[in-house]
Amino acid sequence: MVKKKKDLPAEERILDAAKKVFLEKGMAGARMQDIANEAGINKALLHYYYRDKEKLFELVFMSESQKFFPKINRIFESDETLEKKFHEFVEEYVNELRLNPYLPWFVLNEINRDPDGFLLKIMTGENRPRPMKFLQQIEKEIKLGNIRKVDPRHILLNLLSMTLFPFIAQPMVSRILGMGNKEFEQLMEERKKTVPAVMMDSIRKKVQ
Amino acid sequence: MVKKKKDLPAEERILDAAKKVFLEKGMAGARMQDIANEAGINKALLHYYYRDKEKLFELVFMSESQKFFPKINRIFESDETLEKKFHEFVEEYVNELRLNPYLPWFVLNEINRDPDGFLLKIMTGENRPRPMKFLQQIEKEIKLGNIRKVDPRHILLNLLSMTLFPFIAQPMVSRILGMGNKEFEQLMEERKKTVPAVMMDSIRKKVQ
DNA sequence: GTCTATAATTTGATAGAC
DNA sequence: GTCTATCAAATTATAGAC
Repeated sequence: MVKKKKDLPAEERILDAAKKVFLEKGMAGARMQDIANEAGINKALLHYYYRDKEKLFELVFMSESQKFFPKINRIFESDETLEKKFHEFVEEYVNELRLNPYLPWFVLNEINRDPDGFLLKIMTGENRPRPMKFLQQIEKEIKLGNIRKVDPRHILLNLLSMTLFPFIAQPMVSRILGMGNKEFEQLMEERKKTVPAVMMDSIRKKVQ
Repeated sequence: MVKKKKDLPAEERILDAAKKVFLEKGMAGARMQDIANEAGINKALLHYYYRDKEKLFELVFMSESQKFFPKINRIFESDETLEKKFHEFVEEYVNELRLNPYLPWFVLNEINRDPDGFLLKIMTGENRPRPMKFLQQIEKEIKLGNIRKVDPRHILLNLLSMTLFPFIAQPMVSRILGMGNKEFEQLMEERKKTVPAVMMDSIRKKVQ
């Protein structure tokens, strides 16, 4: 018999609820009452376990940003070819973000709110994004004459942009293109192929 | 003698201040006191001129989203070639967002907060995004055999992504790549060339 | 540990003098 | 029109019973 959500201890239920509410509404928009309702307990217990809103938020933010960033490093610091890395990157992020579509919005949102607070913590931790090896790999391929001469930073930006932006802009995109949830998911599934293809076309040497 | 900010009537100073504060912090994070301070007056005047926070916010949001969206339509509904449209799009948005870097974050943020409120208003107004002509133009070029066969929606997504995302993610991007403001602006300037180039490479027929 | 009730704080909004 | 002082409402946080 698998445990139901209701059977989890309150401490965990609260954390799960906090994740959900903070991810959707951000620090400023979230209400302690919403979290209590979502967890099926009352506000007092929130403070009993996690002292105050700030502490609870910090816990959620740190845990979620760790989900968001280390993925980048594992892929970018491997010894695979660029093409393989493009595919892995899009594949993994689309899969993660299908389950957790608010994640990039949440992370960017709070970094924007307080660039020198959490961002600094993340950037000094073990799990900070380390794109250097990836950028150097591109430069090496250029020197070897295997790919076109382009600023590696634009390559990185393009990959991040095309993968993450659609999720950040989902409500707008869906409305503009007149899509439902199913269609949006289908479109994101397709991006596992189209994005790496665009990336490769942008670095592959042109036929003379 | 050019008018200084301080010389503007209070009503306008308030609106300017509200734009600044709402754009940076969003509806939930903004404080009426912040706006009053920014405008150099007291809270009571805010209510005297604009009744309440909601009304003031709606005014700012409508005015800012009109800056954000109509640009798309003017470019996408013209009779230019796809290549010209790519260039114009990136050129105009990079120029606008250099002056107003919080704009896309602000718009997407509030649409995310309340997808059926403001979003609905925008989507039914004269200035709603109308990508249809652009999508049809792509389909026509495909039929004519001028470009590769690709889903037009991915083309549109790629263009929006690569142009807007770097601004949304600026604090993170700058930190990751170790850039200051000047370097970031320089990089965005370069995107006026690199992004259209990537777009063209992604649709141009491959040489056999 | 968990609850109800309540205090404390923050923030939006108004009253009234000038 | 603009200000100070104040109120009202929303929200976070705590006290104390069980």
